[in-house]
Amino acid sequence: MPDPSVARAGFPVSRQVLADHVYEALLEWLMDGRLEPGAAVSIDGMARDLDVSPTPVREALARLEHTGMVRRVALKGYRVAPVFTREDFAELMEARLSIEPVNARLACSRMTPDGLDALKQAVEDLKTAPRGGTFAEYRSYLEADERFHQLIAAQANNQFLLAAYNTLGGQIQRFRLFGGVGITDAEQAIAEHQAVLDAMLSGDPEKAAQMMIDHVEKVRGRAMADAPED
Amino acid sequence: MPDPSVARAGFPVSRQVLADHVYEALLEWLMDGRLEPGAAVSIDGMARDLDVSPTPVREALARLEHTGMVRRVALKGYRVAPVFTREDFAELMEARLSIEPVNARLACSRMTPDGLDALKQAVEDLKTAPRGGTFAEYRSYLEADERFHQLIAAQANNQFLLAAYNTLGGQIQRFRLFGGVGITDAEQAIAEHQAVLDAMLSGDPEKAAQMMIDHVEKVRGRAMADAPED
DNA sequence: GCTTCGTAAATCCTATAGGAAACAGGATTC
DNA sequence: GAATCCTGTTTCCTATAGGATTTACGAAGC
Repeated sequence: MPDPSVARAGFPVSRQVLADHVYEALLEWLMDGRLEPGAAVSIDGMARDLDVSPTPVREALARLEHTGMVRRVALKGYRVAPVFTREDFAELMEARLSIEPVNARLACSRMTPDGLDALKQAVEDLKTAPRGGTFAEYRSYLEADERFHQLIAAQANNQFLLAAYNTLGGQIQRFRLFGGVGITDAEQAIAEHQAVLDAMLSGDPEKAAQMMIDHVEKVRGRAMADAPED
Repeated sequence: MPDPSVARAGFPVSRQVLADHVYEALLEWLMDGRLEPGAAVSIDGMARDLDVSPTPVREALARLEHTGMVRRVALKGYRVAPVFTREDFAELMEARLSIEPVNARLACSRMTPDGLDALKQAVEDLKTAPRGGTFAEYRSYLEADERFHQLIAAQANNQFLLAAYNTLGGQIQRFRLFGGVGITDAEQAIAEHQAVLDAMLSGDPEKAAQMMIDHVEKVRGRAMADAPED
């Protein structure tokens, strides 16, 4: 068994307990698609797989439940949240439209130089990321996309808006994996991200907000047009 | 030991496990002010107080952490979140301003007759609630206030916006208790709530949103003026 | 007097065990 | 043949126990 608590000399160790590791592992599996929507997440089974006792698994799942990624039924256990319906998707986009433009406006005013650099890097990564057909190939693309929006939320410098976005962000990422149709709109999406970034660089908060509205609405439009089901 | 699982004939029992009861008890204590900001929430101690084992308490606290009401430090335990600073309050109001007007606009379009009745009732309860100096006396006032906003969020018919509001709602309620200065603005607040309701009744979504903006901004203004510290 | 160290208590964290409920399958009964 | 009952297995849920860590407190040393 590996010992996660090995400390570098003089360094106050990682201060991470098993439940944290389990949480991160589950989150990664959910984002990866290794855990498919609707699948049961057995507490004992997960404990066996991760080679820990059920207690940390219970704690990790309790935290995850609040993110909407897994759902719990008393005395029956946890399941991965089902795939998005068209209605769910519409609601998600509606929620994004009410939060992300505000984040963009605030971030534009409060942006730090480091934050701006990170934002530039995210757009750069979007442009250079491979966009193959398999998940492994466009994984870094999705990661850069999510990072872009997450950075803006963080730079808005409002703990509540950040928390609200993070909840949405997980769902968005999950939708990109399961509800979507792969990457069919990279060129347009990149241009829209660039437009948001440009507005940020020009220091025009209202334009940044407008570009974000523009982006989210176009994402919605493309996804609705591609809708594979319903 | 009492048996909580006794079922009435033909009734599908409570389907509630101990962790749920612990969660609700803790939530109530946090909202009541029985648990003061900064106070340590010992897992073992809480288990003793509630006469359960630490396992359900851990699960309940893990869920509560995500609401921002308690904070966890690995290997050190949970504490009730500290009192709001002026900055925290400003951020909270900023977040409300970006979510609640949207909720009001959507709710106005999608409101059901039952929802409207419940909303009327909430305003009525606000008007008739006692507003004495002790907590027990204005508790029902705060409850009606929170219920009004919660109802609007629910009627907006968007699970993500509702989840986002609920997280804020808990913090708002907590602030009303600890950060505020009691009820000093009931007449004005009631008038503002009435204005939102009137806009809803007139079926004008934009006006409903505007009245909500008006309300939140005035709440912010009054609270800032009264600010007891900083 | 202040710092440092060591011991003890409390607490957190994890593992293990056992009772209770849900689920699946087959046998029995109508 | 269909529905019901029974039984075994799996899983969840809770309690308990023990190791690890933090904290408090007092003594020893500078």
